[in-house]
Amino acid sequence: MSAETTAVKSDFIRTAVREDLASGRFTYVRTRFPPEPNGYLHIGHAKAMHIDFEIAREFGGTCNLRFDDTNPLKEEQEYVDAIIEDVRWLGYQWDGLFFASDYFEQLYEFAVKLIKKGKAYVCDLSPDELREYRGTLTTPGRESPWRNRSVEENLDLFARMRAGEFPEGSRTLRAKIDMASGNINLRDPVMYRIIRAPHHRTGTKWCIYPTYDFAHGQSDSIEGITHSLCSLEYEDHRPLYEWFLRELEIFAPRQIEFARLNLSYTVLSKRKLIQLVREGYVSGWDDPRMPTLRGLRRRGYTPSAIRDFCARIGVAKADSMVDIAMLEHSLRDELNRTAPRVMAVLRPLRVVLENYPEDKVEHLEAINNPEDPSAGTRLVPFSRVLYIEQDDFMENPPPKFYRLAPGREVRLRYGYFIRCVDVVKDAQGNIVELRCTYDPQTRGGNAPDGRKVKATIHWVSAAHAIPIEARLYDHLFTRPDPDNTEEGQTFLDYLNPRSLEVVTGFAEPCLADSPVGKHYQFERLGYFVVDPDSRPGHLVFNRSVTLKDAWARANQNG
RNA sequence: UGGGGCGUCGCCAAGUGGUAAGGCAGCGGACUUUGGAUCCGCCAUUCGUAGGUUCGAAUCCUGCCGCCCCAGCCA
Repeated sequence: MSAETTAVKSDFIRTAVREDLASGRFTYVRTRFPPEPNGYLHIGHAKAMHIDFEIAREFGGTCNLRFDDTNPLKEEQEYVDAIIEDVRWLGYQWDGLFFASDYFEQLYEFAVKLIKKGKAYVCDLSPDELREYRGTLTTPGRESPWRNRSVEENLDLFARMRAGEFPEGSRTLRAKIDMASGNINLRDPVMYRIIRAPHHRTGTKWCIYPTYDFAHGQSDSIEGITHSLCSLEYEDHRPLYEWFLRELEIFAPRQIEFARLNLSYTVLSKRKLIQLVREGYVSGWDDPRMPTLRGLRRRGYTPSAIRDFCARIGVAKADSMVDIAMLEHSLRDELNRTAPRVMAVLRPLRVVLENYPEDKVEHLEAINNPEDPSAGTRLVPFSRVLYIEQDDFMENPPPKFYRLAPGREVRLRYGYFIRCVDVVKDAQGNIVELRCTYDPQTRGGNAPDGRKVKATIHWVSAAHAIPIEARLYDHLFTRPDPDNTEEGQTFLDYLNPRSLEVVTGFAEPCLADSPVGKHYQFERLGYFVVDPDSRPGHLVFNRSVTLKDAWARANQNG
């Protein structure tokens, strides 16, 4: 059972929502997922969406998808389209699809209202002056010399700002609050700035744009959002969020902040993700090593596995770093139940069965998924020359190595017991072939005399196998916390040089017509998914996640 | 030396005055034609720390320590 359906949800947000409903502060629940269309969604957004959409659903409410598109310098339609696609892919159904830019006219009216109340003014300070006047963390700011303009003058100036009479950056509209506040967000924050750039939705209609602070809460209010759930860095903005709503005398949603996701062995900051793409450290936003939704999808992560992960990690206010092993667990948990098993050899070692007839071919029955009887069985061709995994043979095996070795007998899965009788090497001493014998009595994998073998290994018939390319991925970074850099280093110094290894192997013929996106378990190796780079006759598989491997673990720990 | 937050097992995370859930990871063992899966068991006398209140404190109070966020006309 997945955490998604069984977890008892009693986090601080749900507790607050419950209280708000009980107290009558709200009579319904409405949330919103508010991405800025300036980049691709990643696993951190999945956490946010899980919180926004699931809480709404649990309380019989709805969740809107609203783009926070108040900065035309950074936002693009391309991202809007990609985000919509990714939200859908993750499996979330929004109620309304909105844009902050839908509210520009209304927001302008709100600003006018504040000016009329004497709560906002047009300021002529330059960006540098504004910073200087703001003061510092420990010293109060100074009031702008333009702070006490008359309402009439402010109204006139603001209208002319909108009309495009002033150059970019020359003036701002500011809220008149408190330049001495310990909370810097309250030191007369900018509400509107002049930006002479076309907006992806409103075109050139506007040359003044509201800031996040002046747009977000009012957008929430307009949509009747009850709970505006966001990340911790907005905690300092809550007093401002509430100030605007109060001064505007409009419906006031409740903002609640939670800790954003940090995942070990990866980075989630937009800036760093962009750098990885732009500077070519990965192949693109959908590189299977990227924590983007598109990267995860291509890697073989399913929407339900990602949602299960989000349910498992919970939500709280403490900064934390979730072990990526949890994400991997959610994937394995699902794929173990659903992925058909198949045999593929990634690092082939040729095996010749000396006593197996030259031209004989048998078709052996194999179970498609032991976790799901309804998946049925298939026939796998077997013949004299096979490939097995190089790792499954050792000439001088250590005590705990159960697999094939000179003179030793193992079982070929769904096949026969075979015994290694000779090792063939090339001039350099590399093992190039194994000569083995098989026991005809053990067809299917059981010995009539009841003798046991210590290991079962996978194989493919050389004459029937199809070649495949397999891309073996590992963590993108070598350190659990690549953001935490040492003196003189950057996160790039911790990139894992072995995060991708490409090998060419062989798989049983039933894989031949696998569609892109099809998941398999390559027995004893891991879960793999068909990559879009696949072409007829050239299948490419991405390793989504390995199987847990007690042997590898024991070896690692010495 | 300003303001806002946070500190419960290696990693997440419940708990909101009545005597420390659960998950991940790990470690044993059973079973096994995947060294997978599954099953069983182990894994915080203790909740950053020092005091205080109380019959009783992770939960209340006080002090201290540590970590995170804020000085964009970004979101």
